[in-house]
Formats: sequence, C-alpha cells, structure tokens
Amino acid sequence: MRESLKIFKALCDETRLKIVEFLLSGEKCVCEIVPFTKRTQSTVSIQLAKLESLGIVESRREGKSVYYKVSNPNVKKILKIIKS
Amino acid sequence: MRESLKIFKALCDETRLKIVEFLLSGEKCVCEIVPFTKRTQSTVSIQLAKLESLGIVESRREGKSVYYKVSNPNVKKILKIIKS
DNA sequence: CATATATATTGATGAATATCAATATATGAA
DNA sequence: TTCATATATTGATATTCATCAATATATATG
Repeated sequence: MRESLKIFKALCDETRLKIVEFLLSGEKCVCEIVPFTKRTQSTVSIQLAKLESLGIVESRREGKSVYYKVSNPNVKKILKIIKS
Repeated sequence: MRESLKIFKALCDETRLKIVEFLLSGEKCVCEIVPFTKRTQSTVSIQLAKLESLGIVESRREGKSVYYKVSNPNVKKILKIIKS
C-alpha cells in the first residue's frame, strides 16, 4: 500500500486519531492510553496493533508495560498543519 | 465532525485519494475523472459527492458538464508533504 | 510454583461503506 | 418537443471494520 494511503487509513478512525494525537505529547503506556480513549482494553490493543502495522507508531516493552510512540515523521507534520 | 477527521475520512479510500490527487493538477470535469479512476460513472459520482460533503472539493456546472476542484487548502499542503 | 497485573488475541455482532447495474434528472441541440 | 449526452441517484450486494466480552500470553513478585 502507498505511504499516503497508509497514513490516511490509520487516521480515519476516531479512536486511532485520538490515540495518535495523545502520543504526540510523548511516549505513553497502554494503561494510560486505554482510559484516555474511553474504549475497552481489547479495542485499544487492536487499534494500536493496526497503527503499528501501518508504520505510524512503534512500541517497546519495559517490564509488564508496553510503551507506544509516534514513529512516522509525516504524521507529526500533518497533524501540526491541521491544528494551525 | 472535526476538520482533521473529515480530511482523513475523505482520503482513506483509494478511489477518493486518486481523485483528489488528480484534481491537484487543476479543475477537471467528471468525464475526465471517470476514465482516470477506472471505476464506473456511478461510483465516481458518489465519491465526488462524498468529497464535496466533507468539504474537500467544490463543483460548478458548465453546460452539460460538471467541474470539480480541490477547495480545502490543508489537503493540498498535506499531500505535498507526503510526496516530498 | 502460584498469584497478580499488563497486554494481546479470538470469536461474535452490528454498522458502515465501496461497488455496480439500472434508472432518473439535467442540459443542449435539432 | 424529441433526442443525445453528462451527471446524479437508487437498490442490491459483498466486504470491511470497530467494538466488546472472554480468553490467552507475558512478566514480575512472593
């Protein structure tokens, strides 16, 4: 799939967009993302996996927790443009 | 719906993304857009209506033809960023 | 090892949607 | 008005997908 289409497919869902915007303020653990999104843990986990498979975020495990952050530089630029 | 979500929902489909990218090179008539997308005329017409309702493109009629162009300045910027 | 906590996966379900063929509408020409 | 062309709408269908509850897996601790 094209890079551009990947980005738009990643951000076209409200839950995923909310997650990515949240992650723009820095790396976050799943246990922080879940209450922020007001979705169940399974839903958030699935959407995080989708974001990762589309190349938008990346994760690392630290003990029992998993941390996610935005890895795609274009996504950061795009969200900044829209806000301004 | 938020402006950002509107843009991503508009561009997350391959047919619509292709249409918008085509329109970046200038205003186009529906009869030009249809063969470019390789979709049926009804499909293209529906996706153009969706793009217009999301505030991405605008149209004008000239005789029997209808012309569409990108009206959202953020969309132009975003697509330019991704290409570079 | 047993237990607790964090995250991922599975299975089911309902809603959204992309597509096409067929039909309707609009406009211009004869 | 009649015909031809351009575009829009409708109805049907298949697929995708977001969500949740339940279960599984991974890690740390006692």
